[in-house]
Amino acid sequence: MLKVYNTLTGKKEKFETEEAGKVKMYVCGLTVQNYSHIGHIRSAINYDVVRRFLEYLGYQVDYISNFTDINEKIVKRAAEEDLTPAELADKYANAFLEDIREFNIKAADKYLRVSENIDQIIEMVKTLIDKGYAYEVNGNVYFSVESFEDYGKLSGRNLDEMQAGARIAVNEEKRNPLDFGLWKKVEPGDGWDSPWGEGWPGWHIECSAMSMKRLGATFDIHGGGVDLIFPHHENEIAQSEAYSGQKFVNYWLHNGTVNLSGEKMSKSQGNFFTSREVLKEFSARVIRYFLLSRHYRSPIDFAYEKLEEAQTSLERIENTRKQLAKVLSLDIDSAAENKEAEDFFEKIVKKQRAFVEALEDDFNTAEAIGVLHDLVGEINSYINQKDFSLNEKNFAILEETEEIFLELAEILGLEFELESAAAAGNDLVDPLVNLLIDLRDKARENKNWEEADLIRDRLQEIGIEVIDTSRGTEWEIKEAKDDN
RNA sequence: GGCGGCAUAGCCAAGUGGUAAGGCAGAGGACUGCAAAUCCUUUAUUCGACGGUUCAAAUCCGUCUGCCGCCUCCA
Repeated sequence: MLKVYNTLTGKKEKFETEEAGKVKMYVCGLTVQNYSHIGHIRSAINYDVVRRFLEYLGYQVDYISNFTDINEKIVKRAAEEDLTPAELADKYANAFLEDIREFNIKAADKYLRVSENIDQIIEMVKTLIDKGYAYEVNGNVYFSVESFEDYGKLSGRNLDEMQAGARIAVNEEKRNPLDFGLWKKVEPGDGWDSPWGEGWPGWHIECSAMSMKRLGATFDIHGGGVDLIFPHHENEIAQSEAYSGQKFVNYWLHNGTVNLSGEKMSKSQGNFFTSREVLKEFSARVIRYFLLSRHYRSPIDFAYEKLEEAQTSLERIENTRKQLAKVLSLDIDSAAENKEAEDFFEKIVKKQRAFVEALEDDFNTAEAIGVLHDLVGEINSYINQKDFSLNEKNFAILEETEEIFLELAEILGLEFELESAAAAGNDLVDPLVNLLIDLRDKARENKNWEEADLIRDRLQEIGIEVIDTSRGTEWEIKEAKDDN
């Protein structure tokens, strides 16, 4: 049974959808003003796993996200890059789409853009005014927080508390300092026509208008970073529920931040790593694995040192994947002993169950990765037995094991392609290397160690690793990224 | 100031009432002509401190200490 932690109630709750078998989820995307940083990627990877796991459980998921492509920052950045705001937004939206492809994050079913949903937003603002939840002053429209009874229910605050410690700049137009803008008046030429004059939407309204347009007045999951709980998501609830008169979202999920030396990584503070610069040092898969090695609600401290550890840890899993494939390509010996294949498979199935249970408990990827290591240990122990050999029985079981293994890894978005020696090289390289390996084997047979070692060293120099195993000599081309 | 969260081995990190997952590093071993790679085994009488509840607490309650987040743009 799937349980999810809901920020709204502060508890883990049984997950039940509005519509049987379908999950409607919306994840706050980003303002497309620059390249994404690791914090954005963590969020995207996290909800990607949520989505993959829901799909694994058999749900049909409608996964929606957004690009904020209208606001002051966009205009400012566009001027800096000598682009129009639309061009700038396009550039970074495309960069983000490239990034998520790199990280093996499934694209949303739809990315909604503010600039394409202005009509919807205006209609919503108009309705909020008509219903008495919002008011217009000098071309600006504000939402009146006092008019919405439940204001503060997500972030666990009340209006009195907040006003006491308010650090909000005084704005004479607002009836209450916590009122927030639904529509903002802007310089002629920059905005869109509206009943209140030229302007553009306030930040919060876009997510409400677009998510409800696509998913309906009430939907299942709304996700984003913890730093969006207040005011962004609080305001979304207020305006959405005021507008529709219905509950906006059933489950609010919030992921922890990525920190640098204990401090939140953020664009405004300038302490961030873009995903692009990190990708120069580590593979996307290592970064993904690292980010999933901690529970999504906890903050995670980012450091290259940690990524190195993650890389080593991930390699253990990858090695098993490779070894398993090699074992499955061995010749089957019908006379071979069975080697307790059933006991082994029972353990595998148990691990599979444990893995699913970990994710069913509020998407505990850290625990799931632990289970994956357990699984790897079982496989290694089995296939590395001294007198291991393959017969029909354990071949079938190992094939099924491989399937389970790959299926579980795929829920985490970790896919292991086999870079076998044959695939790594090309038509010319493979036979040449094989020839050298043959020569070295000859030399070894003759106990001509100098020549054997010379071949090994020279191959090493050009980036080909020679691996002697009990199954014979294997080789692979080392990735350049492993060199440092 | 208000609200919320966190503190588990050298490091990273699961675990929210039943007697401490997993990874990295370290140690031992297997394999090897040697080496590399790989694999196996192993590593916390104890969970920030002090009290309390309970047959039983890392888990619940209280106090304290330290760190962080939000309250302003933020994934």
